[in-house]
Amino acid sequence: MTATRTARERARAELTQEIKDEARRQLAEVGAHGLSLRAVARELGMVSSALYRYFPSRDRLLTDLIVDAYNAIGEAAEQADPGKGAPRDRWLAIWQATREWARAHPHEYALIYGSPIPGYQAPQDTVAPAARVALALVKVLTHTELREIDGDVPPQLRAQAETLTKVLGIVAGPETVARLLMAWTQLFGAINFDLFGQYVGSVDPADEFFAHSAKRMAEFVGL
Amino acid sequence: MTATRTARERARAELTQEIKDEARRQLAEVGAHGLSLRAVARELGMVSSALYRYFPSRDRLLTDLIVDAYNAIGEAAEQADPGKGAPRDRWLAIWQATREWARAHPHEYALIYGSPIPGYQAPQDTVAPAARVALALVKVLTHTELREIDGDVPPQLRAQAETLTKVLGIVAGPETVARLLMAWTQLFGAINFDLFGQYVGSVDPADEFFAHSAKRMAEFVGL
DNA sequence: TGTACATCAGTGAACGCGCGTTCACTGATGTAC
DNA sequence: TGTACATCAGTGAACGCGCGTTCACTGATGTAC
Repeated sequence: MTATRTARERARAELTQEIKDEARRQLAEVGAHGLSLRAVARELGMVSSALYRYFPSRDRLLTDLIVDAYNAIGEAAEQADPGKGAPRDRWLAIWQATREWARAHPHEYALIYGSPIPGYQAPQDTVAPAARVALALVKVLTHTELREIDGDVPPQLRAQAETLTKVLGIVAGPETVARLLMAWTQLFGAINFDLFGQYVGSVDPADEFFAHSAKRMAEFVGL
Repeated sequence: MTATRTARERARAELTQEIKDEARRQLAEVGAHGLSLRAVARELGMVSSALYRYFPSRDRLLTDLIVDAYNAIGEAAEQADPGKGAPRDRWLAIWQATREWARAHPHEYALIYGSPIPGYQAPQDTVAPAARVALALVKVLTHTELREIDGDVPPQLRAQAETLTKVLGIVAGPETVARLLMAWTQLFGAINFDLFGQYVGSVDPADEFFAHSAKRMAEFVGL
């Protein structure tokens, strides 16, 4: 934090990073449940108990990896958005970058968008990072002329949509908000199916299908 | 199989079933990775090695559970379809039944639509059962007047769509087939997000949002 | 600038645990004559 | 229908393994005077 960081502080920060990196590497081989502190320590040439100077428990290490993963995919999405130009192109760029990150980091992706780990309870820290990709998509819609879409929206959903409108600060009717949620669902649904092998035998490889979906969902939300 | 089943055969079939039932019960508590043959045996009052008379390995038991789960959710989808009446109602009924099964059996659902288990390779046996829900949806479209939808479809996707058209035996252009795949993706994407907690803070509870999505996707595919 | 004390990183042994799988065995059930 | 033999279910001990976490400790780094 301050300019005068002691050697100890630097070493500590570095090792914390190295532990997380090694844990990520192992995640890719054995998955979240198989992640073992002892194996991480072994690989770093330390004794397993030494890790407890850096993480109070295995769960805490996992939580950190989860937060990092949300931030990484969120950042990938945000950085793919040029911030100006044709909204549809920006939208497409975000979709592509999100999928590419997922394909490049399948196990970290599975950690955050796969099935929850039984017995593991996600703490509050994950909520904000988890929203970044969705917010990147929303950002494309703000200050943009949206096609107005009518449609019957049942009361509960209408209320939820209106709350979201306020939170997100966008100018859009409930039907549009509902469609936006559908687009968000479609984005991660498609990445899930692609990564987890459900498209094998139908749209495999799914590159064009994915890009096509991005386009159609852009139209669908009125972009 | 035959009418003259020996007591041994009956006992064997029953115990096989009991083992799977107990395994399913434990799945709900500890997840797929935590599923332990020893714990299953313990609960059934057997010694762990006895299970090897019924399943050659833990993986084989898991595979059986996976196939069972695909069949169960597929059957739920199929049985929800009255087979006649307004296609949109049939479509909606299938969506609802699929979601309901998932909510009633979250861990079995996670087993098949969550992240793949590292180190576990799904054998061929799972392919046909895995298609049942999708086929139930397709069935609604056959012998039904579909709104024709035009749209640019890139070559790879077009080819994949045409192959699917033949396999499924439906009368529909590539754009419609692509949209059908999107609808299928949307269905499971929404169930995933609902079950795995991603809708918390936006559309929670997701009942109306889900029904709304089903409707919109019916229109979307031209139904 | 030099020294005394406090802080912290990393060690190594230990606790207590559970796991999948194999194997030689006993005793009950089924089959062939 | 009765007996001899073959098949199969279930036992209990063992193999070899890895895990998370705790704890008293040594020795190095940092801080206050």
